[in-house]
Amino acid sequence: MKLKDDKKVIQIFQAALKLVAKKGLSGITMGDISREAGIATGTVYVYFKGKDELINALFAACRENSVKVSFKGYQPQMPFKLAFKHIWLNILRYKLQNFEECVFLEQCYHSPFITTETREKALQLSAPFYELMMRGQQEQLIKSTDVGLLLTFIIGTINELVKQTHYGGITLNRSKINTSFDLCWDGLKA
Amino acid sequence: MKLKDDKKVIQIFQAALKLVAKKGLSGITMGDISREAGIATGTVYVYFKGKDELINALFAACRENSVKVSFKGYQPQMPFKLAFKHIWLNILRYKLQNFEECVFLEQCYHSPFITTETREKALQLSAPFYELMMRGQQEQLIKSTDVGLLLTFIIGTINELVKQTHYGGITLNRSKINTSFDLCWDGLKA
DNA sequence: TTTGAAAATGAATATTTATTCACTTATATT
DNA sequence: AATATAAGTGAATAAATATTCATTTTCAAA
Repeated sequence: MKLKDDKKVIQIFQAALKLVAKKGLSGITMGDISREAGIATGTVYVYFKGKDELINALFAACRENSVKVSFKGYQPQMPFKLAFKHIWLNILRYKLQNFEECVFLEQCYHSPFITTETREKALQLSAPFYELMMRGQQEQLIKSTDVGLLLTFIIGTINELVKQTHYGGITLNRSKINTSFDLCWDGLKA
Repeated sequence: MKLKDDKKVIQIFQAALKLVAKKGLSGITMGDISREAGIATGTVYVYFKGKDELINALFAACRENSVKVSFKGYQPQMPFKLAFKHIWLNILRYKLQNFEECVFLEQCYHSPFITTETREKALQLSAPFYELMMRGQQEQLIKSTDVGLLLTFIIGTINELVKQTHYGGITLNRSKINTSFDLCWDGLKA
């Protein structure tokens, strides 16, 4: 008996991500994906019931990955600003290095593929970020406004920075990264 | 002789925007658009050669509109911070009230529909924003860093705020709008 | 009012794309 | 090594979608 090959799923995912970043969610077909992954079209259907299931699974995988990576190396005993910058940089690095995932996630947001269920599961993943910001407020280091507003502010600055970097509007370097962090931090600080 | 009806183009555009915001660029068909616009499928082809041309035309129209609206009521003699807040609010209001246009623009960014030509024309439209920021720097009111970085920061915060507002993550009111502006301004100020 | 040129129509057609399935291949288990 | 079971294949089929076109309707100009 032959067993399903986890590597195949990864191949399929990576092919889909690459194509979505290049052509958008509207521009990819199952044929494209299988070709890019180097397998037969039918094989994709061994791993996923259809296009919908494939897209939903990839969406879930990307969301989980993004959260996991963001908190990598975070130690609660770090001083807040240091911890915050650590995570801020993690997120930035993740988004720069996994731009395809980010594009995919953004495109999915307004697509008929993603089910309400998948969407809700994704939302629950932001809990750790809320906790982090509340810690900063307790230590009176950052403004004591609606945490949702603060997170929106933070994520917004990073997202746009990544987008502009990838489209050549900005050439990022160490100094610009620090400047961008300072823009964000100066906005947040109490 | 019957003449082409400008209102039809607007009907088609609005139908397309509504559908893209609801289902994403990947979820719309020419049939959907014509039905939503209340006209026959063939009629769409009287106004546009095909789907590609329709999407490109809509993209260009949305970009132009967004810039025009952003600078509405801007008087160069206004004190900088006031002028800046005026425009900041214009952009926010525009994006909130024309969410469908924003979604459409975002989705187009990574789609096979938009041609390089359309893309380049869109880029040129950001010139007035650069000038505004340079004025603020000359008056030593905002940080003297790369203007592209500052604009990215500003637009990012607004974009994410709008997105979260529309997806129920945030319920915006006057106070939250001011808080968000302050986050942005405190980040920018020299 | 008549006319004709162009818009509007939507069923028919062409094209693209998702999905299936009869078949082949690979490999765990015996 | 033999067997069985599931993966892998890709051409064939089904389904969805874009586009065309013969026909009808509209309306500006004569």
